[in-house]
Amino acid sequence: MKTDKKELIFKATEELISEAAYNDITVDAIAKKAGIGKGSVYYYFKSKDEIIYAVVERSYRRAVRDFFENIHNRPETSSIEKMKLLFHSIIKCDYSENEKNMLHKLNLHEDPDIHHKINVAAIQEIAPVVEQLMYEGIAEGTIHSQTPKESAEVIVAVLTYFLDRTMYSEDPQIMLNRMKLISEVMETCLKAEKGSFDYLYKLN
Amino acid sequence: MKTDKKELIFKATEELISEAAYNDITVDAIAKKAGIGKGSVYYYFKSKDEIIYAVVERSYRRAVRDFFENIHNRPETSSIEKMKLLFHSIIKCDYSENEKNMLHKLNLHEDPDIHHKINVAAIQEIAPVVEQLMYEGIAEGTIHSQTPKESAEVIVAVLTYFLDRTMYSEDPQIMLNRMKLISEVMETCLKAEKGSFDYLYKLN
DNA sequence: AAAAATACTTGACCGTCGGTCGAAAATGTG
DNA sequence: CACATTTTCGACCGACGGTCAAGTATTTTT
Repeated sequence: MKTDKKELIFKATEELISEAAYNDITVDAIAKKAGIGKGSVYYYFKSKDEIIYAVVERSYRRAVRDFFENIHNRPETSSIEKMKLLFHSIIKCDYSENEKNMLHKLNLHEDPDIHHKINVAAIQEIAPVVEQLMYEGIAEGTIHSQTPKESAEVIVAVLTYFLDRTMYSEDPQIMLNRMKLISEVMETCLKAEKGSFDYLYKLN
Repeated sequence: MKTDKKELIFKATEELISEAAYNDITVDAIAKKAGIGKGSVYYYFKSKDEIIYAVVERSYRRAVRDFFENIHNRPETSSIEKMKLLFHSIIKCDYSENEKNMLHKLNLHEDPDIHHKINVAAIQEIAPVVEQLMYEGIAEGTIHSQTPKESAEVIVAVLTYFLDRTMYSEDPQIMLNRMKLISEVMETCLKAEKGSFDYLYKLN
């Protein structure tokens, strides 16, 4: 039985992210939880940063894989609808797997470092998917943007940015208005029909 | 001559931010540069974070003060034009004072922590000013937003977010398209006339 | 099968850094 | 002057990310 050490490290880190405050996610703790020596951790990863980023990246890739396997190939579903489902699977994180959704856990952490990694990874992993959906929407005639790549980037950036709840008013009315604005912003970016993204604030 | 220690600490920190990589901005270095003991630093500030944040906040406040003293009271200037000047004074940072513009220096640092502080401070310090300009624009009839507070927040967030150049493509064409999009986003947020924010990408 | 080379594992150790603390110096007060 | 209060200080602490020499396991070579 050849245990994959890298996998052990991932698992241990994810568990720590689920359980612990960011300050308790130390390399020593990761090594201990993984049941290996600290030196081994550094044999497989160059730095702690690299580990955390790899975990974040992995989570997004899992969500993307999930999207293409279960949602993207649905017939009779518009690309705007698919976009909605993609965002939901990321934002709401209610697609329950055995292992609880890492993206959700990650977003709960207030550490700026983690949020930066989330932002970078979102642009890297999610924006291309949104871009592809935009091409499909353009073919369908529901989206009319001339610059799909840039639009996808801006949309993903805006959405992930506002997921970082650490810095904004929690007042329900303001949050509602904010989401309304953001849905308008998305319509603007996509040149989609008015109301296309109302689901962002209409569904709880 | 009663030297204000807090001011010494500010000055020292700003100098370090101008000169050094983020990793070299240590509390020891700040104390040394300020010519006081490390203990004294902690007599005036609770933590290093608090120092850095105070410096960021100070920079924004200075920009805001500057704006109200030199720009806001200009007659014959529309509030959209004033908004432009406000953004320029922050983004382009070319209003030369004796002391070089701290906001510019701050933005050059790639550290996520610093950028997070910049984002928080921008929402805190700049958004209210934009909100006020929006009320004025509404009175003028150039802005028609129903939710000035939320719009101001979103606008400031989007702009500061995209100032963090660490994560986006630097391709000139893409940057141009992105800025075009953002100007459209701003028009959407403000319900302002099409083209109101073209200056964001037309002026170099 | 033995020897040599390579891949992997380990935890004690290191340097750095943010933050503390108790004692001393300075300042204020009556 | 005596006493209390504020300010100053740097040695010290604990924690953390990262290194390394010294091993052990595994594969390759002969």
